[in-house]
Amino acid sequence: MVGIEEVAALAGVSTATVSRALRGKDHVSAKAQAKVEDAARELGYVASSSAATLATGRTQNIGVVLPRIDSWFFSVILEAIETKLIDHGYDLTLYNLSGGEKQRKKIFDELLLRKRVDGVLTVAVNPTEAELATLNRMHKPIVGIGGPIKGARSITMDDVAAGKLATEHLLSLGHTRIGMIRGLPNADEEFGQPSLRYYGYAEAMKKAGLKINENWVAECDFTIPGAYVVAKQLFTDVRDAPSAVFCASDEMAFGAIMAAKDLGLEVPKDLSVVGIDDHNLSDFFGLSTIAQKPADQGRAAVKTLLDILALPNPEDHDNVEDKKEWPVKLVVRASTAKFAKR
Amino acid sequence: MVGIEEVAALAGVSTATVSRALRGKDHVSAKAQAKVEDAARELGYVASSSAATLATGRTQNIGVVLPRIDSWFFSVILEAIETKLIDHGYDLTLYNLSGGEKQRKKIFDELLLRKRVDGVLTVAVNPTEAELATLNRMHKPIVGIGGPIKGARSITMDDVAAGKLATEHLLSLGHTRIGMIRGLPNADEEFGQPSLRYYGYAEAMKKAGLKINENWVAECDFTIPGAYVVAKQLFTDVRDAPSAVFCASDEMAFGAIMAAKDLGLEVPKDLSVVGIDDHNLSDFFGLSTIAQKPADQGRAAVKTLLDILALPNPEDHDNVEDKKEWPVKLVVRASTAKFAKR
DNA sequence: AGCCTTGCCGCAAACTTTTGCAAGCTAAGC
DNA sequence: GCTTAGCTTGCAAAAGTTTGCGGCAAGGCT
Repeated sequence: MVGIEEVAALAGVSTATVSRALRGKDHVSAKAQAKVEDAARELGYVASSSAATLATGRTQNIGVVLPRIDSWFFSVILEAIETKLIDHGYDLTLYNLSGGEKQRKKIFDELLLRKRVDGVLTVAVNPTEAELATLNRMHKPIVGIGGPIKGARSITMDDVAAGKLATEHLLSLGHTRIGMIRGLPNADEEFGQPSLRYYGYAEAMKKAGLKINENWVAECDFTIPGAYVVAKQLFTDVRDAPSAVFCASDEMAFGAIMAAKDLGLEVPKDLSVVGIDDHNLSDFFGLSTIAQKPADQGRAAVKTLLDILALPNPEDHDNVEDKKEWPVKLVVRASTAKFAKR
Repeated sequence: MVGIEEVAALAGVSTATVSRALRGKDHVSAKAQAKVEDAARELGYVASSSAATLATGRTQNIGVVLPRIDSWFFSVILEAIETKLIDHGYDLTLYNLSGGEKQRKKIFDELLLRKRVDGVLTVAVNPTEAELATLNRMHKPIVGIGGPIKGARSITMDDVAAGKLATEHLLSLGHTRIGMIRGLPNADEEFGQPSLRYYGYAEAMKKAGLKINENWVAECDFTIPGAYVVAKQLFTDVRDAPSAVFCASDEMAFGAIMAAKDLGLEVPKDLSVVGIDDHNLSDFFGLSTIAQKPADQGRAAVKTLLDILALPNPEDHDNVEDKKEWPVKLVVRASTAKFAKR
């Protein structure tokens, strides 16, 4: 393995100069600079990151913790984070919690503490008290997305506002018989409170002076098949079916649309459907939805974290400005239409 | 930051003993072992991985290179790899090529060379000559999944066999008017040769003495919307439409099924559809398909890589046994049925 | 009682880079 | 020509762990 000494020897300078030249931080004469660069290129030298870490205390590496990656939201966010990090010369080490309790424990108790990361990004994870304690024991900056982390700054979509906005869209189209397909309320998932979007729905309904018909509210997991099943149930009794349904996620909405089709209902003529996410298939399904732009969220979180890391002394960290509340935006497509009596 | 010296002082032993005790490798008396463990726990000590790396030359970290994560196949494989690696105390650093040429170059030219990984796993990446050269310059073991890497061992599904098996399933049901929705042949993607599955189809057709009707072969990207569009085209002319279609991926098959439904065709009565993947939604769609079990592939690749890493001297590496050809298996669900004249 | 073996432990070197400090050099100003 | 300022450079310490080697103690054997 070629080390810095070989480069120094070939370039005819000291290792100190090589280090300085290659990182472009300090003043090095143009001549020395060129000699070093040539030598490094010739030998194919790249500094060992572990030695550099030992000397500087910086790893140039960020840990990303998320509950799952096998799902649209997480994979999109992860991709955006990775790209932005690489842009800034950082590596990303992945800590995925989907492997069960044992894996989760190992990640928090061992892996994160190995002093291998400069900072941590958490996506929709709800740490326990003990986990929070180890996170803080790292003395590294933490930025959360989607699940508020106590003691760390975080970026979160306003789920209540999103639910309200979606419902108001349906109301504005003249619908009054509005149902909802929501997440399982007791599954107090990683995912934050799955009830928030329901609260938004309830709020909008109340504000419009409408009562919620409990028969029109169904619960299921955040998947297409899950929503398909409950949606079929919801729409079956034609005499007493909602004319519009708000789904807590786009994938649920896809399930609902497919269920409606299979029952012979036309969307949006017989049924309006709105979701939350702006999934990459939403365009295909013509789904009206509330966009939450996870890629932008990921990039914003990275920016915040990197800004913090650029500040040497911790007192300044609080001065880094960040976007706490993520804006929500209605995207209207073809799955919602004015209410028409049938 | 608490270091090994504090632990040694508290336990009343030398740092050497602390190191040995904590890693359980060498003989340490039970008493010393206990004292060290207590001290370490009390101080919350975890060894700095960069210092350990510097001393041992091992990083306990694996690099994973893949073209994208925002897609079923890759996210499933990545999750499986991560879980298995964590199980063995390894970290995973992610190198995702989806960020464009610049990002790709940076990954190969800089990031991978920083001596930060003990080995590399590539998933469906087709490195250029230059990239191959840098990969080899690392002098680290490489295991490939899905895209054969020159000079490294790899695990690949037999795409030709899969295409053949799928087609033969349709043939065995009495279909003769069999079409195919395949990937774009000129997109010589990361993804390996998208034509292999077509070759399997062609082979099976030929063996059955059937001619391929070029009107029944359509090309599109590997997505639901892409397949939906071409499928509609395919099925539109009822007088001359295939009675069965083989899709190069499950997502394409979903698109085809939805297109058929929208045209008023019933699957499988009017049209049989078979895919490749065994996507997690295939059950929901009732799709007959060829399972390729990416999670198992990922785990197998990790096992091979870890086996190699367990062998100190490189000459033995060739003795590590691995599974080169991945078995393919037909999963029959409700989207295929015996051919019936209409 | 002395010697040898065995098991445990500590010393100190090694891994590779960064960086504070001081010294050397050049050029400018008087 | 000499001083001084300013840039460039090298020396050597420092970062935190692992590990080969040698020492030491205890116990068994003759």
